[in-house]
Amino acid sequence: MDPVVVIDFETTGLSPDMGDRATEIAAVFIRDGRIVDQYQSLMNAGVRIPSFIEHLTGISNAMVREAPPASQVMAEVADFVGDYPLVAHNASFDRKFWDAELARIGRRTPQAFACSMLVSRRVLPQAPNHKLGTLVEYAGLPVTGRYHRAQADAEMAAYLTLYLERALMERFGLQAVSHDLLGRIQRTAKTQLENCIARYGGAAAGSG
DNA sequence: TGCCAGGCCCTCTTTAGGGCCTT
Repeated sequence: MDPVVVIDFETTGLSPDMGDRATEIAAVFIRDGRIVDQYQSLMNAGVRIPSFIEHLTGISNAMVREAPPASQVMAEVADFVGDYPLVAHNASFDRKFWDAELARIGRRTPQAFACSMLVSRRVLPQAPNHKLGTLVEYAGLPVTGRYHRAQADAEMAAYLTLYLERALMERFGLQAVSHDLLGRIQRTAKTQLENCIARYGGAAAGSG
């Protein structure tokens, strides 16, 4: 696969439009089928974390109070990501916070997002469900830490992305799976996966 | 511990409703 960065946010809730903010981010750089670099940091956005979220993630208000400001962390992670395309599990969620937090510091990143959840629905329709933890267990991938912490979730989403890449290569005889092909797969109706690969898989092979 | 959002997807659909997934 062409180099991509897998990101994962922990936040105070589900929607930046409702005032929710990021509390932690991790970014995992994958190249040539393996993780080659990582960035992770808690961040202080100056908002209170609901107790439910504290229990869910293990990220407390005390931890975030001592973290660097969100503006600093987002600038650092944006520099880390650069122009590389992004992957996230349920990317619509992470994209909302990525765009909202970067907008707060006057930055934007135009690169494409691919979604490991939507791709897994196409490639692994037989999985019990398509939650990250379920897919990690289903595929026999390493549990790299506590679920709902950014570093662990980003690493596991990265391993899942590599697993999906290998599954597509073996199933369809592809030489490579580009980020663009992942995007096409996630937008393809589930009955049209073969047609999508036939149309775009060849162009992807050897391009990444 | 979730009542909050929103994009995507499926079907008992398309003039709609509801489940999945993320925190």
